[in-house]
Amino acid sequence: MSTSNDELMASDPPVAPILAPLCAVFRRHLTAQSLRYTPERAEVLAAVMETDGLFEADALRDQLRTDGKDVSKATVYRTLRLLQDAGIIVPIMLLDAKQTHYQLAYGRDPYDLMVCMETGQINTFRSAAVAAIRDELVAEAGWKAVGHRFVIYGLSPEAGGGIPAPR
Amino acid sequence: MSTSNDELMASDPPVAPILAPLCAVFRRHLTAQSLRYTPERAEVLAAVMETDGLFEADALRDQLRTDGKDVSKATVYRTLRLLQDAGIIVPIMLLDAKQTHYQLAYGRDPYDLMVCMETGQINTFRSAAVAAIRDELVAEAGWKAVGHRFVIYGLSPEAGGGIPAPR
DNA sequence: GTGCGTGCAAAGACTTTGCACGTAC
DNA sequence: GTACGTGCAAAGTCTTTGCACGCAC
Repeated sequence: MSTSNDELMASDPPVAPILAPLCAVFRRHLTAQSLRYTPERAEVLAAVMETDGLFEADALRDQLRTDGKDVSKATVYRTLRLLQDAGIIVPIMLLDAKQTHYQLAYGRDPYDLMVCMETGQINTFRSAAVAAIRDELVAEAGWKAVGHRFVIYGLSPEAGGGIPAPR
Repeated sequence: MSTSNDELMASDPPVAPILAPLCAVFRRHLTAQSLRYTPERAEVLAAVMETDGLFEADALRDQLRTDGKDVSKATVYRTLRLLQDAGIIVPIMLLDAKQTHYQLAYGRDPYDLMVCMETGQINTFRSAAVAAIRDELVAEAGWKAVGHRFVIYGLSPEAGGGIPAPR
């Protein structure tokens, strides 16, 4: 359902290279609180890593099942909570979505999104300009920034967007 | 629960001045589809206009009750849907919120938000820079922008944000 | 042996829908 | 008189929680 657009991410390392340490990050987080790195938790994390960085809880569970790993709904949700606590993923609510979407974050800002309102296609990208504006706005208000969510709703070329038809 | 920050909106007309035409907009939208402008719908719209531009369905219903107007849950939700269709409000999902929040939109971009992760305080603002970046990013990708949601998560001065404590 | 983890089922929270009755055109 | 609107209650979704059993340290 969601797709990444390599074009837009060209200047940014793709998700894969940063995944290797995630296991370790997660394990450290768990250990620090006397929690255990169980097979189920490892499988959920692995499934998260197989996504393109944006996913939903039930889709993740389906993927686990497809891979022959059957983890209960409750454990999936509980593990996603732990991954949030560890800063590995962040929840994101998309317009009109009933389900919570999650993004890989791993200690840095999550990707910004461009969602096609017709096809549901999702582009992920990251823009230094967005972060710069965020910091500026927050400073103006006397706040401190922790993070942000930037979702652009629009029409992809396939859905009638594309090169703006002159009118 | 939510508050507007006048400071941040100083250069932008407050919400009030644009409300007068909303009734008309809504009525036109309803008429165009052979729907009726009923007392309940008028009351829901009035309650929406009394908000600071960001609200939840059940809070709206509570406000209606306080005002002596008792509109059923179902009608509130159904009317909010109509208001969305009319382009008067847009739904917005905030991080970790279970309820859908709505914003007054009225044919233009909704306010961007700054949410305090400690106190839940919400500042609304609008930034030309955000819109400019959005349009630029969309153009780059060959898409067409319809709208966006920009939510900054941070800490308000009261919550330990404020002038960044030197460390 | 204590305590954390899992699965299942039930509970919760928000939103939508079915239905009968009422009201506007 | 037909069609739209409302309220109530029930149904639906997604997510969380209670509980008993099992496994890790």
